[in-house]
Amino acid sequence: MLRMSNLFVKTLRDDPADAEVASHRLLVRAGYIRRAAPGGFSWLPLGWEVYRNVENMVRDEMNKAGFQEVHFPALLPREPYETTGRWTEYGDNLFRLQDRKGADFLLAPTHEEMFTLMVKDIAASYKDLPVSLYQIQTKYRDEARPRAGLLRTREFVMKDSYSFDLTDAGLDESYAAHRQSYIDLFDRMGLPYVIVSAMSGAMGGSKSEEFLSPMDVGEDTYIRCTNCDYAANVEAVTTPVPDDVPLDGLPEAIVHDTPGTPTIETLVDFINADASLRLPDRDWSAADTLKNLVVTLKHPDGTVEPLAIGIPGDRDVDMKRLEAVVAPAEAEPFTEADFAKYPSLAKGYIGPGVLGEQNATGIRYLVDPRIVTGTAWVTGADAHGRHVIGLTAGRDFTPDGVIEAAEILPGDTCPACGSDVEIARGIEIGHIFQLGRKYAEALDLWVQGEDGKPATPTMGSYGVGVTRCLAAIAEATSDDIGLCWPREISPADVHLVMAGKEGGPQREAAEKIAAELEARGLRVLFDDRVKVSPGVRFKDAELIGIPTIAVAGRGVADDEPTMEVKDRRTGDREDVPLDQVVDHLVAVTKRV
RNA sequence: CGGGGUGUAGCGCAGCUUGGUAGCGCGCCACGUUCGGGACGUGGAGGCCGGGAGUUCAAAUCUCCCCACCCCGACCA
Repeated sequence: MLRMSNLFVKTLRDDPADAEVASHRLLVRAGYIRRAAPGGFSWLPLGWEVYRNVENMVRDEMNKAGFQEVHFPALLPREPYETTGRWTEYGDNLFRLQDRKGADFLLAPTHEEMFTLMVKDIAASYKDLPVSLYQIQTKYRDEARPRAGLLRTREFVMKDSYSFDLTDAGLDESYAAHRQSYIDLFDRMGLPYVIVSAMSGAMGGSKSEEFLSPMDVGEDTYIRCTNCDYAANVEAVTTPVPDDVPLDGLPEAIVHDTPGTPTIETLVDFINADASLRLPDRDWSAADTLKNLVVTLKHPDGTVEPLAIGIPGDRDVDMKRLEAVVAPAEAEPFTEADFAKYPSLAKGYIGPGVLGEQNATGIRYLVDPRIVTGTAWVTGADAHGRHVIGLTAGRDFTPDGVIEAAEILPGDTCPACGSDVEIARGIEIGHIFQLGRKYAEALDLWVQGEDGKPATPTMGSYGVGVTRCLAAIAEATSDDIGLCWPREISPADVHLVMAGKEGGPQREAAEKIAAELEARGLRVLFDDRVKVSPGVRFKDAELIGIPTIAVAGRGVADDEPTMEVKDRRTGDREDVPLDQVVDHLVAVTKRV
């Protein structure tokens, strides 16, 4: 039994000045955690209790799914990460350090290499596979900017699993098993979430999904449909392709002087102001223009390559989407020096006329999927102060291909059902993806196959942020006055408040009930303090957020003694006869 | 890494413009009163004013440098 009279906790009346988001504010105020380092937190007794409950829930669901728990050091030697290239590729986010002899070590940000090596060490035959292993381990990442309390830290606990299969079909099964176990887990946590398609990016996998818990303080932007259940990470959204427009009868493209119109805005204003250019039924808009811009792609092998992108002028290029598409290459905007190498590029007036592998610059030219055959555009005429109106795709120019790089805007068309999409924020609580054979090949993992020949396993990787989930749960369930834990995660089943003055019958009744509850297997937090006023005890109970609050107060002194039982979430309270209150509480708090 | 803000008692803050004995609320200690919604009285303890250098008779206050934290952006399995 936890007694408030000696529990190592101090609740705060005021919000800590350095906490912004609700979970951070309340976890500190209620005495669960304290900041100990930039991006690092210490856990007080209540916090550690809650942490263990979350961790055990994760463990339980993994075990249920048949995955086996192992454990690795967090402090690892450089070599395996050197072999896979991640010692350098991981960049500034990797904590690197040296031992007394000057040998390089790292604090692991994730453990693909070690799992792969463990399987290499143990598994020799196809009979040893498939297998799914996981660990719950502290991870380290030298985040540029830790923020939002436990939501983004430099030291955090992650459950990471890895599956090893010999066939792609087997990987699909392992992936599906993990996906289902995550669904079970997050349902059990009571955490709202969406599953969005994600890009596996440079990891080279074929399939990837993120579990996002929708909340305003989340850092991930995703797209969801206002009508159907489509949801996708912004990088993974596909643009519906319109039908081609017949070319017959479309007006000729006309080159027009448009002095002083280097931007889309100035261009639209200019052509709207010229009566001879007016459209018969409406004003020109930015969506009628075709904006062309050039970037430099930097490939991992050090080579660079220019790439031209054409998108409707009412949109910007979304660098995240672009980089997801061109990964593992990185994209950077064209510099003045780059422009100098291509004199035919008229900055601000670049048009399809000089772009493409068949044209003057020879720069590969990819366009937005909306730019289909028969669509006509106002676009640069490749000379300063000149644009061309009615330049028609498939007739006047032919791009080298399409690219998904334009930003997504609210109201865009859902690729699944055709309704409008909206943009939402969420926090990533889980990520599953198919890794393939990258790590197995790099670290020379193979087993003897059924046919006697060596076979390279294919891997899946599956992560859950344990400490982040705790924060997300606090975020999602708390209210203005405090935390409000789901029953299974709560540090106790019942918060028993002793009211009434010391020396009254309340002390005896509360002690008795507390002992009986404990005997019935309930976890009790008993506020037996006499030094603080009842108001403080009630406020603390609400702040600490145990889902059921029982009060031994004035009702205890009645002819037919009662205790009050209150639901923290709804605020509903009822008076229960003292001799029934234990049964009542056992019933209310029964785990479902 | 860029922009903005903030560093003063355990926590939340004032004082800084205009240099001159470091303050308030909460919390903490002691005693008494109170006891169902963050009670009250009386008396206490607690500070290298983020760090360093400078200006000055004198610096929390003015100048310069550094550090830390928060927010926005960049970055981010």
